[in-house]
Amino acid sequence: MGKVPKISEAVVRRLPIYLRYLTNLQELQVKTVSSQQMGKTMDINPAQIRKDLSAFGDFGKKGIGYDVDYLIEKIRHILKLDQVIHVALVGAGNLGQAISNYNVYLKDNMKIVSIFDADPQKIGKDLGGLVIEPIDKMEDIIKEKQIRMAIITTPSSAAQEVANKLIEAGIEAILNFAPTTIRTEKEVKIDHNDLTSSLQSLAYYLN
Amino acid sequence: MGKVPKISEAVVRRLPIYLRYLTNLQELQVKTVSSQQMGKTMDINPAQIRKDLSAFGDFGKKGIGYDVDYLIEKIRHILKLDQVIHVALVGAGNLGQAISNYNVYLKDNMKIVSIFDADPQKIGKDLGGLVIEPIDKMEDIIKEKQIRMAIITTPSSAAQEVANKLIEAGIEAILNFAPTTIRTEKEVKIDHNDLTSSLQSLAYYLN
DNA sequence: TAGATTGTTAATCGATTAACAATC
DNA sequence: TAGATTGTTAATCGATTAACAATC
Repeated sequence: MGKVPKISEAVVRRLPIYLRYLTNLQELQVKTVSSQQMGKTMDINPAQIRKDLSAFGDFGKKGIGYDVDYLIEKIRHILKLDQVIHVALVGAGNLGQAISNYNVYLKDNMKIVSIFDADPQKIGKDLGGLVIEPIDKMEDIIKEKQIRMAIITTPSSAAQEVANKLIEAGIEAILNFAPTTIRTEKEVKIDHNDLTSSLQSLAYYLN
Repeated sequence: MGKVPKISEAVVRRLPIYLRYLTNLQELQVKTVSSQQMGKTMDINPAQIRKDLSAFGDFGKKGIGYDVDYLIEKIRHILKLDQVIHVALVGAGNLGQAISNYNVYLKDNMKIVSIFDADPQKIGKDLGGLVIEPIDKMEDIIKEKQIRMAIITTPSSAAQEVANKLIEAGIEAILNFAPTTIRTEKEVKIDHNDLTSSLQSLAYYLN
């Protein structure tokens, strides 16, 4: 059914995994794949894959499986990767510098188009082909370049204020690497990705 | 009850968030905190916080709340952060270099003690005070330095093989940044942290 | 056709939240 | 004591999985 019911975050987190795997298959000239095969490689229950996908439409063929090219196209559309998405990077420290190099991997029309930092020493310097801009100019540049997503790699102390400014400027989604919880009243999606927390959680499983 | 029932991953992911917040309070000389206050700052339901903590023991005082110092000590113990944990970093590319600088933040006795790379050009070079070692020496060094956790920042193509070697050498938990699913038959905890997937998931929430 | 595989329902499993007795 | 807050039970909500009719 072409209906779109409420989609859980868990489903949305799996879609990029499916997409990546399907793209691998595409490169190998594979034309068709079953949920069984997909599940085996990705370590995901085949029933779950079918259920996830069926929430967006009837993409498969009974007795056959899924057409790789077609499914890629559909998932890309669902994830809005069939449109150009401009991304801002805030914080040109070690992690920010590393991430600025990810532009190469962010095909799919997603692209870091601006980098901001508060440090006067860094402003004006080049990073991955982009000039580091001051935070003051953030709002103007975001509007001018129609930037819709942002990655925060500032220190914790600056993260909330930077987020406030980003949201004020109209940013719709934020990926936060600073080890602090960012809150907002607005309808903005915020994803926290904190290395220290990840490592600490992992430590629980030692022994 | 001092009993430890089965703990879900969701709980384990929240513990470092609690720990970080409590450490902030400690620095502010705050002695006591209620689940209500905690929940407000961290955007987590107070009942959930109480339930999470009560799975490990009776840490609070009715009518009072939680003693900050005591709760920090308890959570650190639960997460095994009260013991020294040696970490290996595999892949000295952009991301690996950025992460090697995180040693500063990884107080709590967690420490990157070795860095490995396959590129002969990089081997022998210094990174954050550590000499980059060849993958060949990985197994020996892991055993020698009693390394128990690893961070993979290699290209996707190398990730599974690196993981196999790490597991072979006795690594107990892996944080994988390579954009590929790592699988194993062994009892090893693997956490996937893929920037591209995170950004793609976020794109779903645009508009 | 016979075999394979989807889409979907129903069952199960697990996680979150509300509510409140216990008690500091 | 009166007010506050925990620990925990029960209710709710949501996500995963098994099973199978439909059908390619």
